Amino acid sequence: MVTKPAKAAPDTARRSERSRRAIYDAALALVGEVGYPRTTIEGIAARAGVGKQTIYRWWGSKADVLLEAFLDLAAAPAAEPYAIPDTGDLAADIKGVLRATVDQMTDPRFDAPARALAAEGVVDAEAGRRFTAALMEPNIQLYVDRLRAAQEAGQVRAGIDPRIALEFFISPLAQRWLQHTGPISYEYTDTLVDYALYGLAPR
Amino acid sequence: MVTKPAKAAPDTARRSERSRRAIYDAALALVGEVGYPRTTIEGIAARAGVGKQTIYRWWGSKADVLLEAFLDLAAAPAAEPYAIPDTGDLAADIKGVLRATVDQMTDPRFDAPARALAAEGVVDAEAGRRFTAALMEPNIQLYVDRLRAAQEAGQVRAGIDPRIALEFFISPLAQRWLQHTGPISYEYTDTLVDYALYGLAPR
Amino acid sequence: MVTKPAKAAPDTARRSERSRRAIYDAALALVGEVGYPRTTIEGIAARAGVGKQTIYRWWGSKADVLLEAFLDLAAAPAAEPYAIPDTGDLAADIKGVLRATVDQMTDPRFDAPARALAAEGVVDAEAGRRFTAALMEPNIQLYVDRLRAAQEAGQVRAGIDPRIALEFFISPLAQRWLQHTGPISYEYTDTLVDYALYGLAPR
Amino acid sequence: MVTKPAKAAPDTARRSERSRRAIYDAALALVGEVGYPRTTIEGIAARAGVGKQTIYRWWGSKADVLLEAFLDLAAAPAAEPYAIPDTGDLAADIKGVLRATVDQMTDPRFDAPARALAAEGVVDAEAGRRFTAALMEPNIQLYVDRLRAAQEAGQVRAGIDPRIALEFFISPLAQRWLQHTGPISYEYTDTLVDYALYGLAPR
DNA sequence: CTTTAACCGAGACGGTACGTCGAGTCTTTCT
DNA sequence: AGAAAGACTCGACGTACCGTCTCGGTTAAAG
Repeated sequence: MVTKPAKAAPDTARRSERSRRAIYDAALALVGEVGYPRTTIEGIAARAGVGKQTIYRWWGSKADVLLEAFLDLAAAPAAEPYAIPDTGDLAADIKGVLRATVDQMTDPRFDAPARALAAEGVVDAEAGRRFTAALMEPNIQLYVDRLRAAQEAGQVRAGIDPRIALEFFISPLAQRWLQHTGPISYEYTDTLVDYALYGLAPR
Repeated sequence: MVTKPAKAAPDTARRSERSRRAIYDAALALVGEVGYPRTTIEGIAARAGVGKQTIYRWWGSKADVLLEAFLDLAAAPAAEPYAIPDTGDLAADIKGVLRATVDQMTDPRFDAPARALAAEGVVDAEAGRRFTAALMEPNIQLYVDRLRAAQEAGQVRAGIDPRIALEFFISPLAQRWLQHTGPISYEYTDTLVDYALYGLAPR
Repeated sequence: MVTKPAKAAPDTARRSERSRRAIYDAALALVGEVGYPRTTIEGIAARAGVGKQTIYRWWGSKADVLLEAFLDLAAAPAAEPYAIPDTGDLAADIKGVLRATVDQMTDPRFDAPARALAAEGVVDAEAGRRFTAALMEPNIQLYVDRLRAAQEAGQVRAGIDPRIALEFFISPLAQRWLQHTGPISYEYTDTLVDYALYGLAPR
Repeated sequence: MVTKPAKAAPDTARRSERSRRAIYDAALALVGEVGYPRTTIEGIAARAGVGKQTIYRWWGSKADVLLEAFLDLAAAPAAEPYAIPDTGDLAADIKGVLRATVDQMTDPRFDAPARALAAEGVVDAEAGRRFTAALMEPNIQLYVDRLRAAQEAGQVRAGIDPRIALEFFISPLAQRWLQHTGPISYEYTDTLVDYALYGLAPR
């Protein structure tokens, strides 16, 4: 088994926390201000008051930096206790979560870096899977859980695969957001839930 | 009204058809071989045996070149008579179209450039809308038409908005493809149609 | 015979005279102002208002740039009709030329770049031979000619090799200049000539 | 009186002899192997198995390290009893010393570091004077002494300044070596002595 | 049937960013 | 406190492409 002929991993213990934070901040700020393509590693380094080498030492690419910065951002402020509530009213519960998602997509602090990562993931399968795993998978699991609970409560047909069913809520919204194929609003997501649940409910 | 403060549009009549084709071919080949980000205008020019200026004269960006090349590719071989058939069996008709879409997504000749354009569109709203308009809107319209026909035939509830309904077929597939969030297969798209139509059908 | 697997030589005809001059000027100015080691290619490019690539396209190294700049400087103002006069008085003739050399070595416009090139040549044999051939060989030939004339006139012994004899005039001065081993003055060079000619003259 | 506004001189007593030797060895080896410009402080430290700081603590520059390493090398093996013999035959005595010098210049263990130091000295006057004082001055003094003895013995004219006269032996050889202006051989140095002494001898 | 203006291949140009190397400083841990 | 180790900021390296700009040489429409 080959450990890789790489550069001999740097010593994580000696890593400068200060620099790491500054880099996250600079990266997110720049992506927000000038967009992902015009965000450069040199720009991040300069803004963070950091040597380029410090970035190259710890990350492999601009996308890597941004992914970590983004994860850090999401993890930081106890951002989301994030569980889909279970009030018994499946429609209302999911509508609530989707409205929160709509809010996020509208927030430029989230929008710009999230798009950047998504775009990277579209073109680079490996990166895509990493980003998906880190950013989306946890949320998806919540939907699966809530839908299974609804199935047990007899609100969703037994034969339905929750992994597929949740895509009726998430994917149309995601596509409108990513590909600008249509407007995004509470009304829209509410409708989505109504249409979709109609098909999932038992007769 | 000024159409553009640009360089005085070049004379289309004198344009070299030869070069245009060579550029399309080179662009598609390069995107397929090295991927979109490593495809450069200089590379396309060199491979096409063309001066850089010839590209800059007729297109505004790498994305533009690729979009046109892609449209040309799609338009070329009488590619798709492309209308959703109306056999009276809505489920079967849509399943058929989605299976064709799955085939496309699996074809690397389509996959690489389409991803490249999609990624560009994710990050650049303007480009995104252009690509969407040129590549997706026509297809979407076909779904709208077919769904309206189904509504008139009483197979879909009257209150349903076809613009939203079609997203239940398209968006989950699109997201799995774009974001590598799951496998793509005929079985999957068939299931999609079954689940969704169940909700759209009248009670 | 291999022509070298190099980068395909650029087209000299299209070369920008403007840039070339600007680069010469910037290089000489910088060497004069901050010294050779602190003169950088980036600095030259910036000062000349030129892209780095334009330097790398036409020269292989900082030393190359400076050598050409220096040669250009020397060639420019009909700098030296440079022949050692033959008044019949060998001592006086050579003293005159050496005094001119002393003047040059005292002129900072000459001193800084000449030292830089010399230093490069000390360490890099190939460069050294190039510099020697371009800068010193022509002058050396003048000494040889003058000494041969003196031999024919019977002022220098017949057996003497002029290639070696001229080193008695040039080398001590060169060493004092290059290695700071002693002061340089007209008086010094005059003495040099007196001592040396004493040994070269016939008894 | 302040000797230096520096960092408070380190305590020489605690200095690691081991490291010092390792650094000398590494420096000389590297200069010999890859040349002076490609010899780096980091490289020396790594090769010597020494921290960079240990070098910066005790020396001020790459040139300093090399100079000391070189002096150490020269001093080490009781290298040269080094006095010019006085057999009464001035020509023979000097020819002998010069032949030894030729041998040194031909020895790559001497050649590489000596050139490096010389080159540094050409460009940096301060360094040049230091190197000259440490490496050349002692030898020069020997020539002065021997020439004075010859003057007293009546073999050299009384008016001759030995400081200048010795340059006829040393400088041409030095220049050929430093600037690659000609081949170096016993025959050459012998000729030098013959030509020069001819001029120095009394009539 | 010639002019003549535009497109064309080619590629040099001024730039920006890349990813790497080394300088010299600083900090941690061991001896 | 010196030393090994190595992360840090900084500046330069040499390269790759960008988009603009000539330079001849075709080439198709206007004279």
